[in-house]
Amino acid sequence: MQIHLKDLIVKRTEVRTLLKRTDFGELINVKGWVRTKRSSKNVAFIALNDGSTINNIQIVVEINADMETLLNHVQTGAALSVDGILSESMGSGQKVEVQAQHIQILGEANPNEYPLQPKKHSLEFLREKAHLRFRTNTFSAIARVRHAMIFAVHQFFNERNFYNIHTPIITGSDAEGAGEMFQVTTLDLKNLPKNEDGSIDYKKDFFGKSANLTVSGQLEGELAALALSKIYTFGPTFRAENSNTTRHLAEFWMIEPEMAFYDLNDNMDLAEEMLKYVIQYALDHCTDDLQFLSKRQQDEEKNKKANERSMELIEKLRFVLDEPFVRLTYTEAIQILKNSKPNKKKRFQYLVNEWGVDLQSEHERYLVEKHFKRPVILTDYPASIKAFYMKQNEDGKTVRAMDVLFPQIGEIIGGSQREENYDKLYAKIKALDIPESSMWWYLETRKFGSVPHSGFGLGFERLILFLTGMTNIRDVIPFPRTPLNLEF
RNA sequence: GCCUCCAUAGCUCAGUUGGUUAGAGCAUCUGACUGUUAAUCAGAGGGUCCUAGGUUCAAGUCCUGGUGGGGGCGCCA
Repeated sequence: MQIHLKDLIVKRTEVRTLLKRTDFGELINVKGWVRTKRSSKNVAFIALNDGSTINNIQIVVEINADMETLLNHVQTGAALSVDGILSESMGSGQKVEVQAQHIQILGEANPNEYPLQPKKHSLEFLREKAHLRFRTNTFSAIARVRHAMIFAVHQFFNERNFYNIHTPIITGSDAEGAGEMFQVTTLDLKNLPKNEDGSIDYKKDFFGKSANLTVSGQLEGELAALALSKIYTFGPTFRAENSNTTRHLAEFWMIEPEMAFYDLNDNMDLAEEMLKYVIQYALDHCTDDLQFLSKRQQDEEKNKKANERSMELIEKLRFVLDEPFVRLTYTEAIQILKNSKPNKKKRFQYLVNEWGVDLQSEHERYLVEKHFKRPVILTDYPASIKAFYMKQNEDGKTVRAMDVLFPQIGEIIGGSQREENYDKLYAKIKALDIPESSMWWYLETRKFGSVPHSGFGLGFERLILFLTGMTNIRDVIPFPRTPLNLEF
């Protein structure tokens, strides 16, 4: 009988798979990074993690002379390949472990230089070590939850016959109306071609006109919806606003469904159904990670007063699933705010005293966290504080807008029924001095076969904030882009 | 963009009205320990007190500028 070398090499099994196995006595191979090592005279324990799950597999090493030298190089953060026997654990912390027979060090991690130690690190510290923070429990848990949510979003829409559309990242339209844009150019900034009047000659630029990164795929999304009925986009979005908050990024991911034949109520139904669907998906598929994140949050808040602490994470997610979102108009919200205690006692920084003012985040938080104590959808805002494309109501004052407000993070969704009437839309564009030349194609959809339609934008990172209990949006995207921050 | 707070050991932080040689926990290293769970116990090493000026007999501590970071507000998703 011939024995080939390849028959002796056992294929790698991921930790999440190993932890579920019960065929003890089998030869296995596992690869991963060392989280901690504990050693006594005759035996050492290595907690190994490969990112496939938040849980580690325990490697048990019987110490002999060879192993002792090798164990000196098994430092926190080192990468190992371990061959051994899958065993039922004698210890109390886990059911499955690996009795090591052979350990290969794939990559060392010098403890004098490796910044991650088996202890708590601050989120601020880890933000400055963004290249290594995936290796922590918190950030690997967030990455897995984030993946699950990407998948759940696509599944939700796919199950409902929505088509995913890739809208452009580079746009020639400078009138998307959602904020400051990043310019895209191949012109030599040290030697710009000029027109006779001194302005920049964009005819010499790559596209022959000025170009920007998209601030929204909505306008293009509408074009697709007015043929395919139900579409959604899920892509990167860029805002050059100088925003310095825990809930703004210069580069973020946005989900934008757009539906023909949907009015504002259909739109709200879809938004609520979608949020509940993905939250349920997280509860069903991310149990271990959510439990870890819940503990992390409670630990973080243990020094807070009891009444300032957040609701337990999983309880909070269930609560959102169980309760219908409150729906009310802007006008009704103003009434509630006018008569609210903090308004009467002048505790609001911005007092609410007249119809037409934009709501501040303190007002939104009061409605969600104090008054209704659950997610709120506000509708029918004054036209003057909303975008040009929103459907105008008969009252001549308000538009069919909706904002979905969540506790702590505020606006998670902004959307509206769109103005499908050509004359009304045209008049609005003229009134706001939006150049018709950049909007002609958008306007044409209202000329030919125009129908009522609606859509919204969901800030993906804000959703992840809510699901993970994290408080800074820079911690729920692997490589955050914010003003003066572009290190990784 | 506006307003605020912070910067002391690898990490998290303490450091009194300005006053002798700047401390603790964890991490690291050495030793002990027959199965540990961020192991435990004993010991050791480790500091440009962010930076540049200034005030003072004397500055980690007070003042000014700079740099880096946190939080709040605005813009929004």
